[in-house]
Amino acid sequence: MEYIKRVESAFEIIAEPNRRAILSLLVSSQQSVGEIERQLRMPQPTVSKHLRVLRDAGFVESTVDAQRRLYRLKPEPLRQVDAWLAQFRRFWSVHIDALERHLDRMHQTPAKGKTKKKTARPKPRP
Amino acid sequence: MEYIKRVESAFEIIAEPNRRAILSLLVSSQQSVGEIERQLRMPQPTVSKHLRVLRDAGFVESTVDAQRRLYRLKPEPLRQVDAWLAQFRRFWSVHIDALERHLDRMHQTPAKGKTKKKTARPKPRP
DNA sequence: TCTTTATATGTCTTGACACGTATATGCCAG
DNA sequence: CTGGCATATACGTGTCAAGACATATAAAGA
Repeated sequence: MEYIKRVESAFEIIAEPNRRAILSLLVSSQQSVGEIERQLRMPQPTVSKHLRVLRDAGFVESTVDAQRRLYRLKPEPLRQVDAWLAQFRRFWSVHIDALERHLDRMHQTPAKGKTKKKTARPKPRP
Repeated sequence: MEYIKRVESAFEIIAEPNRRAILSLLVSSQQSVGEIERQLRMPQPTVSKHLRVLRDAGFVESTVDAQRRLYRLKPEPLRQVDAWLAQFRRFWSVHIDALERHLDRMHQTPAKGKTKKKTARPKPRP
């Protein structure tokens, strides 16, 4: 019986340490299942199952070479992760430079009275 | 009874869609729990619990403003994710440029009898 | 054919985790 | 000090994925 294959986001895929290890291994060159198995010292069914997940999610593809399958990377899903991460890069440079020391003094979004201001916020800090 | 807090990798943290949404929300400016709750339309305990996870993992920090807590981003864990991702960037540019069109014909491993030939590969035991 | 090698898949168990509901804590105002 | 708002946490429940182990498929070589 085949289970319905849940569509997992790229983030869930790379949450698994063994899968990240496999991806890191494949970045140098394509590898067979046995090569991955030996280098990462994990049982062969484990490797095959993770590769199955990675293939279904588009992280890798395989070609047949006699009895063995050669797996190699595909870029799209990792690019998608990178795209999500991009929104924070601007924040990094700003943060490290100036904000680190005096965060407490900054006031958040003074305009846009969408929230009820009736809680006065006397700011009793000093 | 307090459970032992598992140290989760940054990848496991951002595997959760709601947590990614919270992080995306905080990239513009710091927010209170209630503001997050309203914008993301999720129950307050859910927001608090995810914030707890994010705080324990170093993704956010909070300051107290009267009854409310203001949460803001911290850069380190996301930078760590970005660092892992960096190893694949080189691969992207190479891949998109040349390999995209004729993947099937490629035989990038040189001097290897690939075509159905005796690929016996003695595979010397270590 | 039969055997060996390489890989895939099935089953079962276990444990992590997300969510809802209810409740606790803390801070402010009257 | 009492009531109300903002946030945190405890508890019970269901889902789902990962690992261990066994087995199935397939190609190669004897």
